Amino acid sequence: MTQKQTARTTRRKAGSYTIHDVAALAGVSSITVSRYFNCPDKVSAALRERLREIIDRIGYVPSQVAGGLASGHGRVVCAVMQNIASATFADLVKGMTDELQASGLQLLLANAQYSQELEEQAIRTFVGWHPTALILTRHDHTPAAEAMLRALNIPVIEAWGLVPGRPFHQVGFPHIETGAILARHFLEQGATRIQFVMSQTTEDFRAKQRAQGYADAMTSAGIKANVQIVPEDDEFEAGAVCIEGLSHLPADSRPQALIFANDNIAAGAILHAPLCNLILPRDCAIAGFGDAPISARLRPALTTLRPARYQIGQHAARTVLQQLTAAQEGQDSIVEDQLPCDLIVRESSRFHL
Amino acid sequence: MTQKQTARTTRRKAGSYTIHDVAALAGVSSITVSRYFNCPDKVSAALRERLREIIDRIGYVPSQVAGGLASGHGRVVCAVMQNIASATFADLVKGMTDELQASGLQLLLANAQYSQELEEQAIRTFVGWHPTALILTRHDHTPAAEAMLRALNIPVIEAWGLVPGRPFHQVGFPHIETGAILARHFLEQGATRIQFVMSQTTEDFRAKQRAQGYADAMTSAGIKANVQIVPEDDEFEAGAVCIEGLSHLPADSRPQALIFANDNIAAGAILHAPLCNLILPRDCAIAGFGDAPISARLRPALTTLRPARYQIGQHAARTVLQQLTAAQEGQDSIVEDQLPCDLIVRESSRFHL
DNA sequence: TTGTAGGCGTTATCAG
DNA sequence: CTGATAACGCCTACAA
Repeated sequence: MTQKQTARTTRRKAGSYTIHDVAALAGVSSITVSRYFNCPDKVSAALRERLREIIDRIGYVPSQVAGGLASGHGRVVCAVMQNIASATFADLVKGMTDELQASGLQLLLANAQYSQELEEQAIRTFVGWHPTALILTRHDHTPAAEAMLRALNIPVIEAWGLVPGRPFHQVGFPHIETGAILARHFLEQGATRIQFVMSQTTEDFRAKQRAQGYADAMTSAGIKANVQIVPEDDEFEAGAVCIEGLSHLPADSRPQALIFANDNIAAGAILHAPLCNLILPRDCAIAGFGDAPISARLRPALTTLRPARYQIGQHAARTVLQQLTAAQEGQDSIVEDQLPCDLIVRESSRFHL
Repeated sequence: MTQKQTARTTRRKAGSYTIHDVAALAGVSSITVSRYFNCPDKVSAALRERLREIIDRIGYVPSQVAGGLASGHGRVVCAVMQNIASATFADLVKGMTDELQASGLQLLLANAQYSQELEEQAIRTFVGWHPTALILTRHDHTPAAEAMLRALNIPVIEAWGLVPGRPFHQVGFPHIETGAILARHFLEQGATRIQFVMSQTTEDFRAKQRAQGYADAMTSAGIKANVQIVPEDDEFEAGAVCIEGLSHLPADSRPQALIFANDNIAAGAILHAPLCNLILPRDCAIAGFGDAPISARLRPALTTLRPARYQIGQHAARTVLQQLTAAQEGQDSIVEDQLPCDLIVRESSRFHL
């Protein structure tokens, strides 16, 4: 023991090496070992080699916890997702971790299930971790959350949506616009009876934004918007119920085109259509949102919007890294980065007059 | 400032309160504030109320970093996933976070993409966080990883798979058995020409285990196993290609049943079958694995196995918590918790002689 | 290039 | 029930 031994038992955990152990083994001071990790070029090559050997041999790993405390900035990036289990957020998370991996930052995740209150709670928890940056996936926070964000004084990124005029960096695309894109896709083909369909349990508030965008586009075209909410829990079932109901209507009052809140509901409709003697898109044209893997395989193949999920996650993380270096240089510009959400036109939306 | 001020500038971060600030405001010592958080029942009710008011007012949040350092155990549970972006692992993660949330433990995630080397690297990174527990999703680690796990001396849970005789806790189900279940499902219906189909790019080593289970069951029945590997990147496409090739074979040499490595490949086959004039399951019975949301909606609806994804994540996290209390009481029993992976029989596997 | 002193914010230990 | 003191393992600031 190199340390001054007090009368009481030391709290040192057995079996775990510290920077001091490495230093002692190498016959140098501990700060030199610290430099070996943080700025290797300030350590002589010979010593570097010796340290490397020792560290490898005993399997020393620096404590992120101690380092974070001492330096004042833990090497963590915290992200609050809205639905961890969904494919959308899974892709986002993968983009983030892939990008963060190289920089030695760890991603801390929380799940808010589309709830503002849960988001606030998650942010509060994260504050205790002194994160390097925060990634959120909505832009409407509780006042308390908003206050915390300002007080934190770290880069905050709002990913997925894109709303102008926010005080934080935005990476994503405008969801309200996506509803309009689909509406116009059908309007331009000459359709007039275009309906927007969502399931009752769609927690995703983004679906409502798309409905709004759809409604705006319809109104602009001088046509009354028509949003249907199907009272079903299961999304596929909701699509099936919707198409079933539609099959009972006379052809001339039936919607010519349906815009579904997402691809799952649309898939439910497409898969169920043959069972109620509807031929799609002849009897009704269809579009979805999200470009699920199955969408291109359905018959008819589903027209949909393809958000750059992975890229948004990746870009959000990259923005975090950029902000960190920019902050050192005193820069602080708010950026809105729009990433693509492309219209993928397939057979299902080939509208027939 | 209550602290002895040295000549040099203090490193204290502006804008962030510490436990000492709270203590000063309340006119008590900081350890009392610490106790307010960690063992409230050791603080008088009156004081508790006063502290609560102050903490709420200034918005103090204890530093997890400092606490972790002082107590020797950070309040983090680390988990290494094999494919963060997949629905399977997304569900596992959700189960874990939901369960961990109440206990104040944070989940730290890493992605290993089915690679042993990446897993080792992730574990190494996690060691620096002094995790409370580690959750892994495979049981075959590199020797170096295995050594770290032993040295760590914390609860290690291996989730998803279930292999007897491991030195760590297991939560999941035996994957090799699932292949056998499907094989027997067809054997019992009198089929003899049963093929197992996987796509070339199936990184998931678990698919190979299922193939093995299938092969064993076939051999036991005195029938030669037949594993086909379709050289396609896209899983849906692989299924389509498989069924297409099959449609060119004469009916009496064609497999009577196909077991697909997962539901995606099976869905590709089912969706493509009508395009090559095959009627399923008449011309070929089909089964998958994973019970994707779409599987029940396909026509014919897909027979598959339903692993308790969310529950496995939840149970793994719960086991962590149990281990933590058990460790205090000196217990240390290795448990193998089998969670269900049920055979869901639907139309697609109704075998016709 | 290397070292010394001290503090980061919290908790364990021992004492009242 | 409350408090004083000394760590926890590392890093910043300053010095050589």
